[in-house]
Amino acid sequence: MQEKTLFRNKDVLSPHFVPEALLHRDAEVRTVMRCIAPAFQDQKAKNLFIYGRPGTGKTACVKGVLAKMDERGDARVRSAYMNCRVYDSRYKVLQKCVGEFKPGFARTGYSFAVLYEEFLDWIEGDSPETAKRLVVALDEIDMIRDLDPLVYTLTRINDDLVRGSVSLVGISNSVNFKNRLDSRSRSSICEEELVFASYNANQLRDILSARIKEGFQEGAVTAGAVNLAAAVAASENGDARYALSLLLRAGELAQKRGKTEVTDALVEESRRLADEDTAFDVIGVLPQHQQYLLYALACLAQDGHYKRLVTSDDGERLYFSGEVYERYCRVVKQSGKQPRTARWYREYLGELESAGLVSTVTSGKGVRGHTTLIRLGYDADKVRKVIEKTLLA
DNA sequence: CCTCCACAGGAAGCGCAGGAGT
DNA sequence: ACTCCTGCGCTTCCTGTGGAGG
Repeated sequence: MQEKTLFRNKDVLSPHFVPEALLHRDAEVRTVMRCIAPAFQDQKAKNLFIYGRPGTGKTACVKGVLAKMDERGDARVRSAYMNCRVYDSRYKVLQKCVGEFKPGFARTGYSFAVLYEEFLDWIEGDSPETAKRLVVALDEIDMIRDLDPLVYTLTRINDDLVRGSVSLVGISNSVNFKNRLDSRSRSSICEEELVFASYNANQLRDILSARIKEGFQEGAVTAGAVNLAAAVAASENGDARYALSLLLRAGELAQKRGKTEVTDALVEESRRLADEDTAFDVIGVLPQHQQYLLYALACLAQDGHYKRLVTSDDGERLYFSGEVYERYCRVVKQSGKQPRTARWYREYLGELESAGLVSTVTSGKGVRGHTTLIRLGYDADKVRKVIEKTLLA
């Protein structure tokens, strides 16, 4: 069988890929370079703090600049990049730095003081010609548990050094993260600040087009698909990673179905699938009784054992709050537990709605009394299966 | 028009867990 | 180690609401 692929190079579409040229980030790249430039004049690079929403190119920008910096092959100017989800404490960060340049120290077990001394030694080198200008990039810096001590250590180290220097580039998703720092660490880490604004739809389209050129076969993605992915991502915080993941997913769908083109319909479908994925992740961590409630609703929707029913304008079935509660009680009792009261059931329902798993409307004309009509947000069968998996585990 | 229905959602209080104070 | 306090999840009780039905 002839394996016909829509993709030219899937890696280009991966969220971890760092492109050669970063579109619409020229100014940001220049700022980062300006902060690092002093290192090449044998001076301390500036500390820099970067923030912006996810998928705005912070990591790619810093990684790109660091790579260019390494390309120049100046043995005295060095960089270390790490993600603080992994290296989440002062000790781990220091150990990673030392281990990077002194492979013998890659193992754990050394005391902090020993590591610190090693670090100092390595940076100072034996002579002014071998002293290093190190730039440490800490991605997702807000994940570090003991940040104040870390910032203190890494800035203070410059006082202990006879020659060479250590500079910091901190990257964070949250703007108000720096308010959690004490004022001294804040002023040292925020020597320079840089904000990455979210991409708009046009910028996203440019970025997507560039990646598509490398990632997909020519003509494999329609213009409509690109526009839709860009528009959807722009309305959801301007996240380029999300836009890319939509296209990648749509491409995989097209491939699986033997289609020759990625169309906007497929992008729309993968948006729904992505939506569903996150929704089902949410279901898994819901409190038990909210899961029971959702399960009862899904059962009701599936077996149709309801007495009353209303259909919404767009043809969706709406179930009566009272009946859903009855069903919920039955479900809970069947698994040998005590159902919550109706009052609490209403609270649960409210939480499910704010989680986007169900939607509700208050009954208007045509219904006796005053009640809530509930609609299940996702496919009943899938919802049931997900809950069966988590509830019975 | 009044009454009933089928709830909505506020208020008060209860039992418990976990943290602070001593 | 002890008590005290507080927050949380929950129940009980109650008043409010908007349309249907007589």
